[in-house]
Amino acid sequence: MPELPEVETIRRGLHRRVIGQRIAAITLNRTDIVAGDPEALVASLQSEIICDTGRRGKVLWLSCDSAALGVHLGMSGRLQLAEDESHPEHTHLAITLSDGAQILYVDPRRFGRVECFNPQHAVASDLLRNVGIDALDEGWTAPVLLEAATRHSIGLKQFLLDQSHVAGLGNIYVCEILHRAGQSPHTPACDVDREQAQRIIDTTRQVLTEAVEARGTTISDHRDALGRTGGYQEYLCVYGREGEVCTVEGCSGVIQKVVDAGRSTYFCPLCQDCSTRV
DNA sequence: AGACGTACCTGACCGC
DNA sequence: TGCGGTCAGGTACGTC
Repeated sequence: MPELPEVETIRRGLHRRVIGQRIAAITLNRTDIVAGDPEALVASLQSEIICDTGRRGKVLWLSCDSAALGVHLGMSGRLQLAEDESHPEHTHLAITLSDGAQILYVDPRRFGRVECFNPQHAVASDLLRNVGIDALDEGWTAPVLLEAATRHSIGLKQFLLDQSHVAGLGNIYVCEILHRAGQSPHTPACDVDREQAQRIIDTTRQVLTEAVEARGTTISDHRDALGRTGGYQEYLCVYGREGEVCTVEGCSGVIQKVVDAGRSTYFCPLCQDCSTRV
């Protein structure tokens, strides 16, 4: 589920509420969602004061002085604030704060992971080790994209989904970005030129910024830290719109859905077909 | 090294 | 109503 805008929305919601709070108790209901040593996670975070929150790509973390709690939400994970003792089904981790509120990690499909890491060596953590530059980082430039793309013959969509190249994009936003950029998802990454690379980067920033402002996309179960749904699903132009007419001004194409590497790809065969572009 | 297929889980939804 | 099949927003791992 959660891609960069959803994770950023959750981070912002938590930030206001948890900074300065001491971790009073940690309840770990399942140990198989922990990357690393579950007992060490509990021991390291106990009594620490949360001093900051952070995010790179789809990984978010709560920083304390000597330890940080990293979270990857997988497909179905969410972090939510609870003011009482009632926990939803599939609550795997509950962090009680000094004011009595709780941060719950809930994840039915259990594709997500939590990890305790040393804030000084965050890049060496399991969750962040293979995560590249954040898609909203100013340092992600056309030369950076081209340098990585030149070694890959896979399609542009698959390339952008690889978190080691650029972090934060998932299936929904990659489809939307390539549609708005007028790029075919199947163009070999190594064939992208400088101008196309720049357009992809500019469009990525636009789409992600708009999606963050809308508090993310709720297809079925994304919620922010306060349990609110996102609003960006109203603005999706291709994702989930198979058979509809393309929304691009003057384009009469019909949105198609194909499966690439096991993932649904939605695109307009007219305005995203490189062969028809000059 | 890069590309590809598969596995990991549960819940929602569809057709019979 | 109930059952089986299919699909889902992500990533890691093994194999070629």
